[in-house]
Amino acid sequence: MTKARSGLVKTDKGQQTRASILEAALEMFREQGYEQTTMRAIADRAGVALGNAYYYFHSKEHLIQAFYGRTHEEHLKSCDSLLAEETDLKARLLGVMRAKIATVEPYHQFAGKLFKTAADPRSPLNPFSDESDPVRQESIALFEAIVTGSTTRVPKDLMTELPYMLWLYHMGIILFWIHDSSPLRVRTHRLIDRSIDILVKLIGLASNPFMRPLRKSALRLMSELRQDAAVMAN
Amino acid sequence: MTKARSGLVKTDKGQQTRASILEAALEMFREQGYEQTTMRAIADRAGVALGNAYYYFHSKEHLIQAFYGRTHEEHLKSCDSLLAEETDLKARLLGVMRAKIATVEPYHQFAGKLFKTAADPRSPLNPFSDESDPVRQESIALFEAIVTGSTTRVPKDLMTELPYMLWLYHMGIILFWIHDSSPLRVRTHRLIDRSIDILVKLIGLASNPFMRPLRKSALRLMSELRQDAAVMAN
DNA sequence: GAATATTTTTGAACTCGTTCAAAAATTCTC
DNA sequence: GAGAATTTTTGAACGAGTTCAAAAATATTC
Repeated sequence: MTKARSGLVKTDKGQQTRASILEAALEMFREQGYEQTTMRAIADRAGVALGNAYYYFHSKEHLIQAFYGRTHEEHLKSCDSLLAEETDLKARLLGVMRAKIATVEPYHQFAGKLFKTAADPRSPLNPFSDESDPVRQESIALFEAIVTGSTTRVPKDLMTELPYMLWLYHMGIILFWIHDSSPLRVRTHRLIDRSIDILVKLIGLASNPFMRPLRKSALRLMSELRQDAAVMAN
Repeated sequence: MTKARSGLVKTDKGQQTRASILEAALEMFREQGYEQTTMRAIADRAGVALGNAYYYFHSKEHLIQAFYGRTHEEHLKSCDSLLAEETDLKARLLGVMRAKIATVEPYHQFAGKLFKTAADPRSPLNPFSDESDPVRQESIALFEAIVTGSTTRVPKDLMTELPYMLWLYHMGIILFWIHDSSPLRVRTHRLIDRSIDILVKLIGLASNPFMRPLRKSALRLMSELRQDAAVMAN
C-alpha cells in the first residue's frame, strides 16, 4: 500500500514502526482533528519517542500526504463497479463524485487543514507539485475513463483537455465540501447534482460545430494553463 | 484608513502604537517574507514589547488582514481614472485586473502565505468569512461598476450574479498569480488577456435569448452557491 | 487633584513543531 | 561469533507563536 519513500526504511521492524506511527496519526486526526493532534501525542500512541516520528516523516505535513494517497485508492476501488456497468456520462460523473465525497467524509474536519497546506505554492502537498504528480495523473486518468467509457461523443480537441478540466472541477467541489458544514453535507450534494447537470449540457454545447471558434480559444488557454502549472511547480 | 477593529483601541496613543506595529510588520514582510519575520522582530522594530503586538493583533495571521484591506484601497485608487474614462467592457476588465496585479506585486512572495491561511475554512482571512465581508462587498461592488459603467448590455437576471462571478474569476487569477514565478509575471498577464477575451465572449453568448434555459439554471446554481457560502462562513 | 476605573504595556512562561548528537539495536563482513 | 557498519531510537534543546497576570500609563469621576 503506502510505499516507504526516502531511503529511510531498510528493515521490517522499520516498516512496522512507520506503519504504527501513520496509523496513530490518522486515528488521532480523525478523532480530534489535525491541529489538536500533536506530534508528541502521535509518538506516544505509537509507542515511540518524539524524534522517531520525525525519522519516518519529515514533518507533520508529510503525514497528510499519506492520507491523500490512501483515500485516493479507496475512491478508485469504490468507483470500480459503477464505471464497469453504467454508460451514461451524467450518471458516471454523478456516481464518481458522490463516491468521492463518501470516501473523504470521515476526514471532513481534518480536510480543512489539508487544503490549507495544499494551497501553499511551496508545499509538496500542492496538487500541482511534482510530489503530487502520481496521484494527480491517476486522478486525471479516472476522469478520462469516465468520458471514454460513456456513450457521449466528444470532439477530439476537447477530449484532450476535458479530463484535466473535470479534475479541476472536482477540485472545486472538494473545496466547496471543505467549507460545507451543512448536515449530511446536503449543500455539497446539491451542488454536485446541479453543476453536473450544467456541465454535461455545456459539454454538449461546446461540441456543437457552431461553437468551434470559442471552443478553440478556450482550449488553447486551457492547454497553456496546464503547461504553466507544470512549470510553476518546478 | 485601517480602522481599529475590536474595542481595543480607545486612545490616540493606542492608534499610534497599533499603526507602528502594522507598519513594522508590513515592511518586514516585504523585506524578508512572512515566515522569516518573527513577532518578536516586529515588536522590536516597532519599539514595543512582544505582548503588546498581541494586544493589537490577535495573531500573526491577523496582520495579514490589514495588508489585505490596504492593498484593496490602493487598487481602488489606481482604477479610478480608468473607470471614469473607458467605456468598453473588455478594456475596463483588462485595466482593472492589470492594476490589481500591479498593486499586489510587491508582496508576491508573501502572498503565498496569505493564500495559504486564507484557504482555511476557519480562518478569519477566508475570503468568504464574516470578517472579510466588508472588503469582499467592496470588491464585488467594483466589479459591478465595471459592468454597469460599460456600454455592454447584460440581461437583468445575469446582472444580479455577474459581479459575484467576476469577483470569483478575479480570485482565480490571484491564485494563479501566487503560483506564477515567471519573469515579470508574463504568464499571469497572458492568462488575463486570454481569459478576459473569452469571458467577454461568454457574456455575450449567455446574453443570447437562445441560451436562456441554460443561463437560468446556471444562475440559479450560482445564487445558491453564494448563499451557501454566506451561511458556511457562520 | 486624589481616588478610581480603564486602557496600554510588559515580559516571563507555555506549547508545539522541529533538529540533532549520541545511544541502542540490528545487520553485515570475515 | 567478534567487530564494524548501518539503521533505528532516544530525549534534550531550540525557535517561534501565543497567553496571561501583573505593572504602568492614562482617562474619568467627584
